[in-house]
Amino acid sequence: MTTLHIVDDDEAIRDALGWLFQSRNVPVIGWESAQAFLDAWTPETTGCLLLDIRMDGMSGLELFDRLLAQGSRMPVIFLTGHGDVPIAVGALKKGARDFVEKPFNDNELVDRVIGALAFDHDQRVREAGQAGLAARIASLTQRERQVMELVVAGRLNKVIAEELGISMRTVEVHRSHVFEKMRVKTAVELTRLLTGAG
Amino acid sequence: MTTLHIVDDDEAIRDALGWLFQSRNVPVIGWESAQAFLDAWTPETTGCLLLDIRMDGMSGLELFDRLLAQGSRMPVIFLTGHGDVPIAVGALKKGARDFVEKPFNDNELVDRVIGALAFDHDQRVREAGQAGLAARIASLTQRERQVMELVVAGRLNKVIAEELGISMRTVEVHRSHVFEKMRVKTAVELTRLLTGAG
DNA sequence: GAGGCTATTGTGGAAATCCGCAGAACCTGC
DNA sequence: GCAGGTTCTGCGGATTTCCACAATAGCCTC
Repeated sequence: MTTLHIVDDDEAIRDALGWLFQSRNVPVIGWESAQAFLDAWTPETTGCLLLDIRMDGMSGLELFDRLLAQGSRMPVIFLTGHGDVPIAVGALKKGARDFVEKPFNDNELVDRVIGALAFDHDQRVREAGQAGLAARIASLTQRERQVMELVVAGRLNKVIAEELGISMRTVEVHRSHVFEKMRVKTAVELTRLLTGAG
Repeated sequence: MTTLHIVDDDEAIRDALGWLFQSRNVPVIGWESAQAFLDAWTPETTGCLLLDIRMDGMSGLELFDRLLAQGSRMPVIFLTGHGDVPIAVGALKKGARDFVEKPFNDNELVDRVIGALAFDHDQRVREAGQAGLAARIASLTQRERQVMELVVAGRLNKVIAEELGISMRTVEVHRSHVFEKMRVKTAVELTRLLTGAG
């Protein structure tokens, strides 16, 4: 199960939210500052983020920006006491998942968090597949990659041989190595794999 | 050039926005009510929508909902005088492109509208391609569609013949008809076409 | 220098695809 | 009824792909 990270400099709020979510069987970690979370964050950190906008030191928005800059795609739900439409709009357009004003409805917030956690999980499953794919592509040699691109572009071996200025036989060898390393049996399967089709 | 549709029941605002956009060479049509726009709307209506939230009769949000229900994907920018975060968040999560509070910065609004118009145009170009594709698929016979699906799934003719309980030769005939009607030469090209790859 | 990886090419055969020619059964519309 | 579209099949040959066996050569590492 993935974890909800609550970042709020108000200990009372962290505790209250902690109780709320633990009572719903959602694992929670509280962070007393944006910097504390950012220091602990790694690309492997999973779950979702419940983030107060106004905090001493680094604001929630700034933390969001820094996470994005570091390539994070963890879903972020902002929590704010004083509604400000331009801030909300800006945050959502940057990719925040939600923006909730206090006081909030407990059940609604829990639902949104659970939705965000599920999204993060699905996203990670997808990315794991992509990572496996990337590893397989990385195991190809230069020449094999060239041949693969042309195969996936729909070229016949004969044409590929001409374009690369090598013999058809060599293309065949590379092609079969590509199929083997990419673990597919046909050019169509390879195409589906690389274009991310179902 | 596509058109900006301004829906606002305040004639003074329609006029002011009309002047603003016409001075920047953005074609504008003003609508005095949500209902008036909705009555005139067809799936072929192009451009983007600048939509006041609070209006007599149908509200901007309700118009947005109705357009979505009718399959519109025209970009919508909401304009509102009295900021309300939950409304803004809800609109953006439903797919609104932007949510701007009055008073707004003229240049910024113009930029956002131009961006929305460009987006609509690109979207329509993509959809036009998809429509041509749909027409080609529609010209296939039942059997040809079945064979096509299996070809794109990476099956060999031999396997397809078994699965459909027909001879390999028949599969070959259907397959070549599919290639002809879909205007491709190889199974890989067909796969790319159907999976929407570059 | 031996061993491994990469890239290259050839021979030859099995399997699969591509394609024209020919024919038949079924159904629909004029 | 006949023309036309759809579905089905076979034969034979050209083209392409797949694959095992075999070999040469450059580069890098131990």
